[in-house]
Amino acid sequence: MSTGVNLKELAAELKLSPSTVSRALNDSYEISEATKKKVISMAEKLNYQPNPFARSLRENKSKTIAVVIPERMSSFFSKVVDGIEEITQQFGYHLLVYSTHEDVDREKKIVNLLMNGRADAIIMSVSSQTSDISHLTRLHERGFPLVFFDRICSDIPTTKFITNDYESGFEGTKHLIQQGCRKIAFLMLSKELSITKDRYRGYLDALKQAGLSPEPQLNITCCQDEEQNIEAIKQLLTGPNRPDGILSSVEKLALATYHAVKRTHLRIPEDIKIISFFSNLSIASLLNPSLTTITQPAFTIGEECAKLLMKKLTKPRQPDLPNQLITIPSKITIRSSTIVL
Amino acid sequence: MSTGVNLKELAAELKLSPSTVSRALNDSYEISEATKKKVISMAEKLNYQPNPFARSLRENKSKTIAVVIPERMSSFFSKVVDGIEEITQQFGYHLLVYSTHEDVDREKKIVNLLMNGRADAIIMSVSSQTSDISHLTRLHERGFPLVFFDRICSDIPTTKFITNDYESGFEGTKHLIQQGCRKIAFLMLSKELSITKDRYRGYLDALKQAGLSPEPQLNITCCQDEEQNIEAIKQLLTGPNRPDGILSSVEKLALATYHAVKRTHLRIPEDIKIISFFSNLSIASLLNPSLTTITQPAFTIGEECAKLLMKKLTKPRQPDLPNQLITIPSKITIRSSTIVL
DNA sequence: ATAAGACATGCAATCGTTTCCGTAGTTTAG
DNA sequence: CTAAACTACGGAAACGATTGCATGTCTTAT
Repeated sequence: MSTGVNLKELAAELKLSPSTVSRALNDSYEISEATKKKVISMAEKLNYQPNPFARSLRENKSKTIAVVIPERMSSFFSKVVDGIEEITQQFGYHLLVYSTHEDVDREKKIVNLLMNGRADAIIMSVSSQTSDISHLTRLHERGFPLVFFDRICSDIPTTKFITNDYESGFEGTKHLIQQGCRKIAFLMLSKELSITKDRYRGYLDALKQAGLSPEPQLNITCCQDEEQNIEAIKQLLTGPNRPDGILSSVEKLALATYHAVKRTHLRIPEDIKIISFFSNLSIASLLNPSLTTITQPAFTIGEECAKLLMKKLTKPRQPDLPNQLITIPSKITIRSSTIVL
Repeated sequence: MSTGVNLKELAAELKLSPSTVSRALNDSYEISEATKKKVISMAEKLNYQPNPFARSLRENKSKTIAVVIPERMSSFFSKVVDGIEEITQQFGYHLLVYSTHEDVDREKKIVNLLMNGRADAIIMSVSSQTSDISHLTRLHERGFPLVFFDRICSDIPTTKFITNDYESGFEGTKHLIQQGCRKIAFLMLSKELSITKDRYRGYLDALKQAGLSPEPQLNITCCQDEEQNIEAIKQLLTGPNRPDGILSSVEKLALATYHAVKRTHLRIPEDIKIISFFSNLSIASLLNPSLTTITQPAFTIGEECAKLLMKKLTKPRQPDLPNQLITIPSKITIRSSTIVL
């Protein structure tokens, strides 16, 4: 297959020993400048590419990071991965990307496969079904570098990158209240998710501050089937206890809401106002009416995850990843879905 | 780091030689059922995980496929990768995913890095700036398994998976003509792209069939900057030679068109009709008005690429990938952007 | 003139598998 | 009863890189 020259052949060509050539290519002080030059030029000429597996085996590192996300069709996760790649690529690291499809069993399989050292670290956001986290604690206890972002596991003492979920939930709700909403629904993927909990706390506190009481019927837990979600939201909108505002905690549920509204006679924002965590600004402004968004700094989150790991992995004796929660704020952009002109 | 037991330790524990243990785990006929059972249960007990690099080094295969796409924030490419993963995962293969960000220099770097055997094969869609394909021919000439999809290199004799670009371009244009369009613009990313050429041919032939003559000013080549694209399209829409129909050859340009239209007084579909290659059905039907789409079978394309490769890579003596163009048809879904009620 | 140090290079072990080859012990054929 | 053929396993080489140690040559100081 990839039958380029190897170190031994290169050395033979140069009439040097493999060790000398290796050292020359790795710029060792033990090798004279003259031989280094010769070696390097010959390596270029023969297009020598070191075998990554031989190297990985010897050095016990793969120069590979695994990224585990719940889904690919999401502008948030796409941007995070872009951010990660932007940094890791500069360090010559490669990215194994896995999607769990929000399925905890797939997540477990993936994580277990990763324990054999194929990757030097994992950056992940857990699936919405993940409640048993034994697969993750095991990984972490073995000293495997693990970084969470967005949907984190608080119980695992490592570094996590999130946005200001609580504040954003609070401010988003407050904004709806300021626009006159009194009955605000909260849309979520799963009650277990860290982002759900934090955003929901913000939502509750904003209600409380405004003297509004939360109503359990206004909380909708959605599933993986878009059609089902749309129908559930439609039921809510056409039911006896119709909300006048909606805070959607994830992108896809905002889209489901727009679909649901289309199936009713309701108007946005006159009858129902909508705000959502949302990362695709282009789409947000194209929706009809344009969607008021809480924009997460997806790309930056990815970059920060990667920067931290690169620091740990490329420098010699680095400490374990600290048990730390790093918050990068979101930005609320008010558009037409919450403003009656 | 990932300090599990290795084969030698496992063998010592069992008082067997490493070779026997290896054979037992690989279900060799040379090993008695009794020892196989013992070995397997001990391996389970000690949670033995073979070192992937040692194995890769020895077997000269990595059980890894590289996927190279122009961008991650695209429902088409996301779905293709999902399709690929669906298949490869069943065979225990891993996915290295790279984005070129439509940059041919990044593409070259990635491809060159991949030549060292880190992956057993590459599945790719070339960047819009790729005209010099020497990096790809070199790869292919070395016998590296290479599969193209969507944006292909016709000059490289390997298997390529596309949709029926010509027919879809033809039918899409024909649909616009049937709806009364006489001046139809064609939006593309780059003239060099295979998809542009084929879809454009379909467009031209449909015009010809209807007795319409193509106008060069109605072809817009877009760039990577969304704002610039929007302005260019707006110029077209507000200029003296305004089209009454638009065929967009890629998803992102349909969105840019909607943005552009929003900046004018024009109405869709009354003043301007729009049809686009588009993979995000949920978004297409939410746009205002909903977008008539040519939906590419993204997931299936990914699956087919992966199936072909799995067949080649997992069976013993497989021939080279045939020089073959496999077409999986798109489906046109008519929505409001082309229909005046 | 000789010992000591610096410099440049080679030998061989190592990483963890797989697999070729060899060899005891047992069964089968002639 | 002996030769041939199996069966079940062990020893050791190989994959391709890195690196500790050894070695040889050349300066330089005493």
